Amino acid sequence: MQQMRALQEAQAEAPPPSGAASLSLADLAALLKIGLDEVGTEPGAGVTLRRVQQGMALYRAGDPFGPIYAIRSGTFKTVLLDANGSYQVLGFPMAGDVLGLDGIEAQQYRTEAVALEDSEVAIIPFPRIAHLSGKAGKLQQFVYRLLSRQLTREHMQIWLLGSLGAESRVAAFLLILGERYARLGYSDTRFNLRMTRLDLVSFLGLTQETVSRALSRFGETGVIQVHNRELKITDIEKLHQIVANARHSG
Amino acid sequence: MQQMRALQEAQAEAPPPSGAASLSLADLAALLKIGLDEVGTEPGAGVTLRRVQQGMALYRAGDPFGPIYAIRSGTFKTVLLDANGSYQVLGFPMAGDVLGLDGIEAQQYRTEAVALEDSEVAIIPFPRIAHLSGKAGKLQQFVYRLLSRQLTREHMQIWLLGSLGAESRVAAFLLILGERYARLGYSDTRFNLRMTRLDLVSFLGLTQETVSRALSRFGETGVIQVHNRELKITDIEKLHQIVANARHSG
DNA sequence: CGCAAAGTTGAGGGATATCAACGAGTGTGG
DNA sequence: CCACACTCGTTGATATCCCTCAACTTTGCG
Repeated sequence: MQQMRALQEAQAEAPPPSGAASLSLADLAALLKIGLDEVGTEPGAGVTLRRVQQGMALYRAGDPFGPIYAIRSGTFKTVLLDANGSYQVLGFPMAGDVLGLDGIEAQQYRTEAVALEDSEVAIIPFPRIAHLSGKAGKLQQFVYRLLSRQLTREHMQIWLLGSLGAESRVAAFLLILGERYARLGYSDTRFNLRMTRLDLVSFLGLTQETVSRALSRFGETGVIQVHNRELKITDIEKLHQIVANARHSG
Repeated sequence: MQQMRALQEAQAEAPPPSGAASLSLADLAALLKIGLDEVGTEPGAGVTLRRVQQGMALYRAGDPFGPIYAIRSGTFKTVLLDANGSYQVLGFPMAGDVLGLDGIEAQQYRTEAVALEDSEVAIIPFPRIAHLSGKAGKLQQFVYRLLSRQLTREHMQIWLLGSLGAESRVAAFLLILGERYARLGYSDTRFNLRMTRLDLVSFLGLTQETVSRALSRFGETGVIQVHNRELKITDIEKLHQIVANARHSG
């Protein structure tokens, strides 16, 4: 057990000693384990560092989007905060991981990053990187936002699987699907489930029978009408209530 | 019910009629709901289209990474295929969504995209976009890979929450954490849980008691040794077996 | 019409959440 | 140094949810 404690202290040390408060681009590439040839030739492209005390947030949900951060030492947790105040931990990034990518799309961070121990991050001025060139730059910003958007969507899925019970999951799925149809110009209360129950079931992390029963019960209580894959939401407010009845700590 | 069927057919139509087999950049921006000023002035920057029949895969896990795809009409499912053959549906992308982003990092697609109905996608030559500019481009490729890497990681989390039982989740978490420590140069069998049980519990989608019991049982069966947050894996092979005992259809 | 596939419904049991009590670690003040 | 309170984590008993198994109904298709 004392050996463990010794190991622990070893882990707390900063990986390669470097007292300077800035990092070369090559160092950054090595930290992030990404091959980055022909970059060491750049002039004064240094990256500044920032310390974060245990328990402190590097950024919070809703903060205007600024830089992204590469963790140089320490551990964080990233948390998705529900409107109700409930939260879902999305991950525990450590040295070599990157924080803040989810903020690109909406230009504000959607999650919160809190240090689990005293940590050190490299500040990467993302806006400067992305806004660089003209024509090509526009295209690239484009793709950045697509990636960021995708990240945000998968956060929602983790939240759905991590903190909702069976009926809440089904209800949330229907609501989200409706919203997506609405964004495409269709009705958000009348649409068609294009996937088989098997696919739906895998997506929701449930069994076929449980999903079927949830839909049946929704039908009985007058929340929806289903016929095969055709679906109509008749009481969207009650659906929201069912989602709010999360499983554990709401 | 017949009204529903009528609606259904309406949805099957392509959003804005455009018989050509290519799309302008501005069209693409509109499709993806992303503001893209000053791009309509580009010369011949057209994007070609591709049709995908129902049930056909746009790409499969392991395929070498090529273009990314913007869905113009139709619906897909994206599937994460476990080594054992089990699968986890990650989402149901529709018009305006993008496919293939997870392939950037490893230069091969990690998931599979299957059309749930006859669909049409715009082919975006991602490599050409990313490799465009010289010096600055290097930096940008950098960030692309970070985003893609993050996507892949969250896919794992969705898989963990969607298809594993309680003990399997805890076991998988320990193994993954060990691998991450190993990548940083530390032991993959002796490390420290830096997060509180509360955070861990939210991350795993379980309750505190269930996680505690799982760890206790692992201790009893000689798979690990725990003392507070200090942890030692003594039988890594058995941990893998526990993960393999997934919940429903393996 | 008949078969296969998909979806529904019911009964039962197992896994996990909930409730409750206890033990261990930590910080504070006497 | 010890008592106390407080948080964190563990253990046990019970309730509940959801999975499993099985039978049935419906849909789709040749």
